[in-house]
Amino acid sequence: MSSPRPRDVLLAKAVGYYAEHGVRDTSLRTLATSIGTSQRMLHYHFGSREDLLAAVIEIVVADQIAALDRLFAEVDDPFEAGRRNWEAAAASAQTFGPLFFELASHAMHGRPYAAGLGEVVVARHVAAFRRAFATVTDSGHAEVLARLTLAVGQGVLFQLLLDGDRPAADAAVDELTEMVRTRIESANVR
Amino acid sequence: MSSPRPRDVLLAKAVGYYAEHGVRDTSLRTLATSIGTSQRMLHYHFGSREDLLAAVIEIVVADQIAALDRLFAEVDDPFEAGRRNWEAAAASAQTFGPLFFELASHAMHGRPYAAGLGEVVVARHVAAFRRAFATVTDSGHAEVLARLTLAVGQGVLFQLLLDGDRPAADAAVDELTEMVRTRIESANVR
DNA sequence: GTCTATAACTCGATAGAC
DNA sequence: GTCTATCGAGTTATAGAC
Repeated sequence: MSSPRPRDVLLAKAVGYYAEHGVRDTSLRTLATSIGTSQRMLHYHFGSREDLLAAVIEIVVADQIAALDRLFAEVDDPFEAGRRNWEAAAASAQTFGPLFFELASHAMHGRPYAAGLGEVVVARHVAAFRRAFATVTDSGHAEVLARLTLAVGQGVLFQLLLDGDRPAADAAVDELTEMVRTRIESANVR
Repeated sequence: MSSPRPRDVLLAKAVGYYAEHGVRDTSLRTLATSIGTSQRMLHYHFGSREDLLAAVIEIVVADQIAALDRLFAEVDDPFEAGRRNWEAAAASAQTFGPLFFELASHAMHGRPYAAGLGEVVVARHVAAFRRAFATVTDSGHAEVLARLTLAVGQGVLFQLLLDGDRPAADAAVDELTEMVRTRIESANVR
């Protein structure tokens, strides 16, 4: 049992607070007192506010990569992977969803510290799902299906966070899964 | 030719500036000088900063509703509607996309002034596409297909804004369209 | 590593003349 | 409607003792 470095403890707490209250409207003062430290310690451990944000994104990216690796270490079937991927996203939607889209909007505006998030959310996820789909269809088709599967997950998550209709979200994901399944089956029969 | 009210001119310019630079890191000072007015005028015409943001969202919502009404006044076919909807989204992606997701994240955090955006982006769009799909399939299925079609549009837009790969985005949208088409055809034959 | 104190600055909002 | 000037609160960041 190695005791975790204080920096990492603070970082985890900061992610939790940002997830609940948003990044924009959280000052270092508010964050510090809310997670039981001082503004001075945030500067000491992370540097500037933007450096802290970079650290937050870095750990979010690392978590996403770890989850992705874990998923495909256990699962080969792209449909099962898609199902688990969506389940995990929906389960953490309430807590992490808004932060996810908020940080993504930083990446869209070209903030350098957020570039890694854009990369893992699209390229890295697409690559992983492409490999899985390549076991059941040709590689060009696998690329498209990978993108589509992830787009549905992200789009449905987006809707879920705006209207809270979980059954409708599940139904949309299931509908896509079934359509892709029959499409691949009919292609294999052909 | 009625000369437009100065308030509306300022509002349009504000939307443009926010779209390019983001809402978060734009102060009233910066916004005012950038669009050729003074901080005083922003307060005079809109009230507080949050009131201005509410006005921005209000006009974005109005534009979305107008575009939706225009679309379904011209088109009944859900596939053609989906195609045009995606084309319009992709065309304005570079300019309006980041603002769209940024304002949506405000709605996700429960900001009251942003509630209307969440409603129009999900419920209102789903309702319009549901009606279109109801002309080619049963109403329960139409609801699911409407949500799925919109989710793909939003998810693919999300990816496009993060990696800029327009051909890949188009391919994913086309793939879904074709899958839905064959699904409905096979159901009608059955 | 942690604390208190404060510097230096920017923010939203307002005052009041014109 | 538009201007300049400014208030008071809040912000990031730093200083320096312990």
